[in-house]
Amino acid sequence: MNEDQAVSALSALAHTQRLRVFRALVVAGPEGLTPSVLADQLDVARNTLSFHLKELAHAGLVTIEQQGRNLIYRAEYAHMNGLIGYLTEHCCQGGVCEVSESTQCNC
Amino acid sequence: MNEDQAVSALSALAHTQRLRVFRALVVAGPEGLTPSVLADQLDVARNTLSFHLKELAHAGLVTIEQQGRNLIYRAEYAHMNGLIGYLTEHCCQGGVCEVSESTQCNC
DNA sequence: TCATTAATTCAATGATTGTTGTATTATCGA
DNA sequence: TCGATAATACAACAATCATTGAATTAATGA
Repeated sequence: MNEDQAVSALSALAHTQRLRVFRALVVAGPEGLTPSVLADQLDVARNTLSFHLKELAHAGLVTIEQQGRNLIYRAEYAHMNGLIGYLTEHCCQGGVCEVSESTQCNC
Repeated sequence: MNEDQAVSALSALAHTQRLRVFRALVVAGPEGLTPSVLADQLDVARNTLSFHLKELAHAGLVTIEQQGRNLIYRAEYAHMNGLIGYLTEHCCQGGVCEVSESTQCNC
Protein backbone atom coordinates (compact mmCIF):
# COMPACT_ATOMS: atom_id res chain seq x y z
CA MET A 1 0.00 0.00 0.00
CA ASN A 2 1.39 3.38 -0.99
CA GLU A 3 0.03 6.87 -0.51
CA ASP A 4 -1.84 7.06 -3.80
CA GLN A 5 -3.48 3.70 -3.22
CA ALA A 6 -4.50 4.73 0.28
CA VAL A 7 -6.01 8.02 -0.85
CA SER A 8 -7.78 6.24 -3.66
CA ALA A 9 -9.25 3.63 -1.30
CA LEU A 10 -10.26 6.22 1.28
CA SER A 11 -11.88 8.41 -1.37
CA ALA A 12 -13.81 5.43 -2.64
CA LEU A 13 -15.13 4.70 0.86
CA ALA A 14 -15.78 8.34 1.75
CA HIS A 15 -19.25 8.33 0.28
CA THR A 16 -22.45 7.14 1.87
CA GLN A 17 -23.61 4.94 -0.96
CA ARG A 18 -20.23 3.39 -1.66
CA LEU A 19 -19.62 2.76 2.02
CA ARG A 20 -22.97 0.96 2.20
CA VAL A 21 -22.12 -1.04 -0.89
CA PHE A 22 -18.73 -1.98 0.47
CA ARG A 23 -20.07 -2.95 3.88
CA ALA A 24 -22.78 -5.02 2.25
CA LEU A 25 -20.06 -6.85 0.34
CA VAL A 26 -18.00 -7.28 3.51
CA VAL A 27 -21.01 -8.87 5.19
CA ALA A 28 -21.77 -11.00 2.13
CA GLY A 29 -18.31 -12.53 2.33
CA PRO A 30 -16.77 -14.83 -0.29
CA GLU A 31 -20.11 -15.45 -2.00
CA GLY A 32 -20.29 -11.85 -3.13
CA LEU A 33 -23.31 -10.05 -4.58
CA THR A 34 -24.57 -8.99 -8.00
CA PRO A 35 -25.31 -5.36 -8.90
CA SER A 36 -29.00 -6.20 -9.17
CA VAL A 37 -29.17 -7.54 -5.64
CA LEU A 38 -27.22 -4.57 -4.35
CA ALA A 39 -29.41 -2.09 -6.22
CA ASP A 40 -32.55 -3.63 -4.71
CA GLN A 41 -31.05 -3.99 -1.25
CA LEU A 42 -29.76 -0.42 -1.10
CA ASP A 43 -32.38 1.25 -3.29
CA VAL A 44 -29.97 2.90 -5.73
CA ALA A 45 -30.42 3.47 -9.46
CA ARG A 46 -28.53 0.85 -11.46
CA ASN A 47 -26.40 3.24 -13.45
CA THR A 48 -25.49 5.13 -10.30
CA LEU A 49 -24.59 1.86 -8.60
CA SER A 50 -22.55 0.83 -11.59
CA PHE A 51 -20.59 4.05 -11.35
CA HIS A 52 -19.92 3.51 -7.66
CA LEU A 53 -18.93 -0.12 -8.09
CA LYS A 54 -16.46 0.98 -10.73
CA GLU A 55 -14.99 3.44 -8.26
CA LEU A 56 -14.61 0.74 -5.64
CA ALA A 57 -13.09 -1.65 -8.17
CA HIS A 58 -10.72 1.00 -9.42
CA ALA A 59 -9.60 1.61 -5.85
CA GLY A 60 -8.90 -2.10 -5.48
CA LEU A 61 -11.50 -2.60 -2.76
CA VAL A 62 -13.73 -4.97 -4.68
CA THR A 63 -13.18 -7.61 -7.33
CA ILE A 64 -15.41 -8.52 -10.25
CA GLU A 65 -16.12 -11.95 -11.65
CA GLN A 66 -18.38 -12.60 -14.57
CA GLN A 67 -20.82 -15.51 -14.34
CA GLY A 68 -22.97 -15.67 -17.42
CA ARG A 69 -24.75 -12.38 -17.64
CA ASN A 70 -24.34 -11.68 -13.96
CA LEU A 71 -21.37 -10.02 -12.37
CA ILE A 72 -20.28 -11.06 -8.91
CA TYR A 73 -18.72 -8.34 -6.82
CA ARG A 74 -16.70 -9.23 -3.74
CA ALA A 75 -14.92 -7.21 -1.07
CA GLU A 76 -11.14 -7.45 -1.42
CA TYR A 77 -10.20 -8.07 2.19
CA ALA A 78 -6.45 -8.02 1.61
CA HIS A 79 -6.62 -4.51 0.23
CA MET A 80 -8.80 -3.31 3.07
CA ASN A 81 -6.40 -4.77 5.61
CA GLY A 82 -3.53 -3.11 3.78
CA LEU A 83 -5.29 0.21 4.09
CA ILE A 84 -5.85 -0.29 7.80
CA GLY A 85 -2.20 -1.12 8.25
CA TYR A 86 -1.17 1.97 6.33
CA LEU A 87 -3.13 4.22 8.68
CA THR A 88 -1.43 2.95 11.81
CA GLU A 89 2.08 2.42 10.42
CA HIS A 90 4.98 3.39 12.70
CA CYS A 91 2.44 4.33 15.32
CA CYS A 92 3.86 6.26 18.29
CA GLN A 93 7.37 6.07 16.84
CA GLY A 94 7.29 2.32 17.20
CA GLY A 95 7.84 2.32 20.92
CA VAL A 96 4.92 3.03 23.17
CA CYS A 97 2.06 1.04 21.70
CA GLU A 98 0.48 -2.24 22.47
CA VAL A 99 -0.98 -4.36 19.73
CA SER A 100 -4.46 -5.70 20.20
CA GLU A 101 -6.78 -8.29 18.76
CA SER A 102 -8.75 -6.65 16.01
CA THR A 103 -11.70 -7.29 13.77
CA GLN A 104 -9.57 -7.66 10.68
CA CYS A 105 -11.04 -10.10 8.22
CA ASN A 106 -9.00 -12.95 6.73
CA CYS A 107 -11.41 -14.27 4.17
CA MET B 1 -19.29 4.90 15.20
CA ASN B 2 -22.25 5.47 12.93
CA GLU B 3 -22.47 5.94 9.18
CA ASP B 4 -22.17 9.71 9.19
CA GLN B 5 -19.15 9.61 11.47
CA ALA B 6 -17.50 7.00 9.29
CA VAL B 7 -18.09 8.95 6.08
CA SER B 8 -16.84 12.08 7.79
CA ALA B 9 -13.67 10.38 8.99
CA LEU B 10 -13.02 8.72 5.64
CA SER B 11 -13.56 11.99 3.78
CA ALA B 12 -11.13 13.69 6.09
CA LEU B 13 -8.48 11.07 5.36
CA ALA B 14 -9.20 10.85 1.64
CA HIS B 15 -6.84 13.64 0.78
CA THR B 16 -3.10 13.49 0.27
CA GLN B 17 -2.21 16.35 2.57
CA ARG B 18 -4.57 15.42 5.35
CA LEU B 19 -3.49 11.79 5.19
CA ARG B 20 0.12 12.90 5.56
CA VAL B 21 -0.81 15.14 8.46
CA PHE B 22 -2.71 12.37 10.17
CA ARG B 23 0.02 9.81 9.68
CA ALA B 24 2.59 12.25 10.98
CA LEU B 25 0.46 12.65 14.09
CA VAL B 26 0.07 8.88 14.41
CA VAL B 27 3.84 8.52 14.31
CA ALA B 28 4.30 11.40 16.74
CA GLY B 29 2.18 9.61 19.32
CA PRO B 30 0.97 11.11 22.61
CA GLU B 31 3.39 14.03 22.39
CA GLY B 32 1.58 15.42 19.39
CA LEU B 33 2.79 18.15 17.07
CA THR B 34 2.18 21.86 16.55
CA PRO B 35 0.90 23.30 13.27
CA SER B 36 4.23 25.06 12.75
CA VAL B 37 6.20 21.83 12.98
CA LEU B 38 3.73 20.10 10.70
CA ALA B 39 3.83 22.94 8.17
CA ASP B 40 7.62 22.81 8.03
CA GLN B 41 7.77 19.03 8.00
CA LEU B 42 5.20 18.65 5.22
CA ASP B 43 5.88 21.89 3.35
CA VAL B 44 2.30 23.17 3.37
CA ALA B 45 1.12 26.76 3.68
CA ARG B 46 -0.01 27.51 7.23
CA ASN B 47 -3.51 28.62 6.36
CA THR B 48 -3.97 25.56 4.16
CA LEU B 49 -2.72 23.35 6.98
CA SER B 50 -5.03 25.08 9.41
CA PHE B 51 -7.95 24.29 7.14
CA HIS B 52 -6.98 20.65 6.91
CA LEU B 53 -6.39 20.30 10.65
CA LYS B 54 -9.83 21.72 11.24
CA GLU B 55 -11.26 19.11 8.90
CA LEU B 56 -9.48 16.34 10.79
CA ALA B 57 -10.60 17.75 14.13
CA HIS B 58 -14.17 18.09 12.93
CA ALA B 59 -14.10 14.46 11.85
CA GLY B 60 -12.94 13.48 15.34
CA LEU B 61 -9.60 12.12 14.16
CA VAL B 62 -7.40 14.60 15.98
CA THR B 63 -7.63 16.53 19.24
CA ILE B 64 -6.42 20.03 20.01
CA GLU B 65 -4.81 21.29 23.19
CA GLN B 66 -3.65 24.82 23.72
CA GLN B 67 -0.27 25.39 25.39
CA GLY B 68 0.54 29.05 25.54
CA ARG B 69 0.49 30.33 22.02
CA ASN B 70 1.10 26.90 20.61
CA LEU B 71 -1.55 24.34 19.77
CA ILE B 72 -0.79 20.68 20.19
CA TYR B 73 -2.54 18.37 17.76
CA ARG B 74 -2.75 14.66 18.50
CA ALA B 75 -4.15 11.68 16.64
CA GLU B 76 -7.30 10.34 18.28
CA TYR B 77 -6.54 6.65 18.26
CA ALA B 78 -9.87 5.56 19.68
CA HIS B 79 -11.75 7.18 16.85
CA MET B 80 -9.44 5.68 14.26
CA ASN B 81 -9.91 2.23 15.77
CA GLY B 82 -13.66 2.79 15.77
CA LEU B 83 -13.53 3.55 12.07
CA ILE B 84 -11.52 0.42 11.38
CA GLY B 85 -14.03 -1.63 13.33
CA TYR B 86 -16.91 -0.09 11.38
CA LEU B 87 -15.41 -1.16 8.07
CA THR B 88 -15.14 -4.81 9.01
CA GLU B 89 -18.32 -5.13 11.08
CA HIS B 90 -20.32 -8.34 10.62
CA CYS B 91 -17.68 -9.50 8.20
CA CYS B 92 -18.62 -12.62 6.22
CA GLN B 93 -21.97 -12.85 8.00
CA GLY B 94 -20.18 -13.42 11.25
CA GLY B 95 -19.29 -17.00 10.54
CA VAL B 96 -16.36 -17.72 8.28
CA CYS B 97 -13.64 -15.33 9.46
CA GLU B 98 -10.65 -15.62 11.61
CA VAL B 99 -9.51 -12.72 13.70
CA SER B 100 -5.88 -11.74 13.48
CA GLU B 101 -3.34 -9.70 15.34
CA SER B 102 -3.42 -6.23 13.92
CA THR B 103 -1.51 -2.99 14.04
CA GLN B 104 -4.24 -1.17 15.95
CA CYS B 105 -2.84 1.43 18.24
CA ASN B 106 -3.83 1.67 21.91
CA CYS B 107 -2.19 4.89 22.92
C1' DT C 1 3.27 48.91 25.66
C1' DC C 2 4.74 47.26 21.21
C1' DA C 3 6.83 44.28 17.83
C1' DT C 4 6.84 39.43 16.87
C1' DT C 5 5.15 34.92 16.33
C1' DA C 6 1.36 31.24 16.21
C1' DA C 7 -2.61 30.17 14.28
C1' DT C 8 -7.06 30.98 12.35
C1' DT C 9 -10.79 33.10 9.44
C1' DC C 10 -12.85 34.74 5.30
C1' DA C 11 -13.92 35.54 0.43
C1' DA C 12 -12.95 34.29 -4.22
C1' DT C 13 -11.82 31.22 -7.80
C1' DG C 14 -10.68 27.08 -10.28
C1' DA C 15 -11.11 22.09 -10.07
C1' DT C 16 -13.38 17.91 -8.91
C1' DT C 17 -17.37 15.01 -7.97
C1' DG C 18 -22.31 12.96 -8.00
C1' DT C 19 -26.43 12.18 -10.27
C1' DT C 20 -29.51 11.73 -14.03
C1' DG C 21 -31.17 10.48 -18.63
C1' DT C 22 -30.11 8.26 -22.71
C1' DA C 23 -27.67 5.01 -25.41
C1' DT C 24 -24.88 0.82 -25.84
C1' DT C 25 -22.93 -3.91 -25.15
C1' DA C 26 -23.60 -8.55 -24.01
C1' DT C 27 -26.01 -12.72 -22.46
C1' DC C 28 -29.90 -15.69 -21.88
C1' DG C 29 -34.06 -18.35 -23.15
C1' DA C 30 -38.02 -19.13 -26.19
C1' DT D 1 -32.97 -15.07 -34.43
C1' DC D 2 -35.49 -11.98 -31.41
C1' DG D 3 -37.13 -9.93 -27.21
C1' DA D 4 -35.89 -9.32 -22.46
C1' DT D 5 -32.64 -8.57 -18.91
C1' DA D 6 -27.93 -7.34 -16.72
C1' DA D 7 -24.81 -4.06 -16.65
C1' DT D 8 -21.99 -0.33 -18.28
C1' DA D 9 -20.66 4.11 -20.85
C1' DC D 10 -21.24 8.84 -21.84
C1' DA D 11 -22.49 13.75 -21.71
C1' DA D 12 -24.22 17.51 -19.01
C1' DC D 13 -25.25 20.07 -15.12
C1' DA D 14 -25.39 21.25 -10.19
C1' DA D 15 -22.98 20.95 -6.01
C1' DT D 16 -19.01 20.51 -3.35
C1' DC D 17 -14.03 21.00 -2.37
C1' DA D 18 -9.01 22.92 -2.27
C1' DT D 19 -6.05 26.59 -2.45
C1' DT D 20 -4.55 31.29 -2.17
C1' DG D 21 -4.03 36.02 -0.41
C1' DA D 22 -5.30 39.29 2.85
C1' DA D 23 -6.97 40.27 7.30
C1' DT D 24 -7.67 39.01 12.25
C1' DT D 25 -7.11 37.14 17.02
C1' DA D 26 -4.21 35.96 20.71
C1' DA D 27 0.04 35.14 23.37
C1' DT D 28 4.95 36.10 24.25
C1' DG D 29 8.98 38.71 25.61
C1' DA D 30 11.90 42.89 25.46
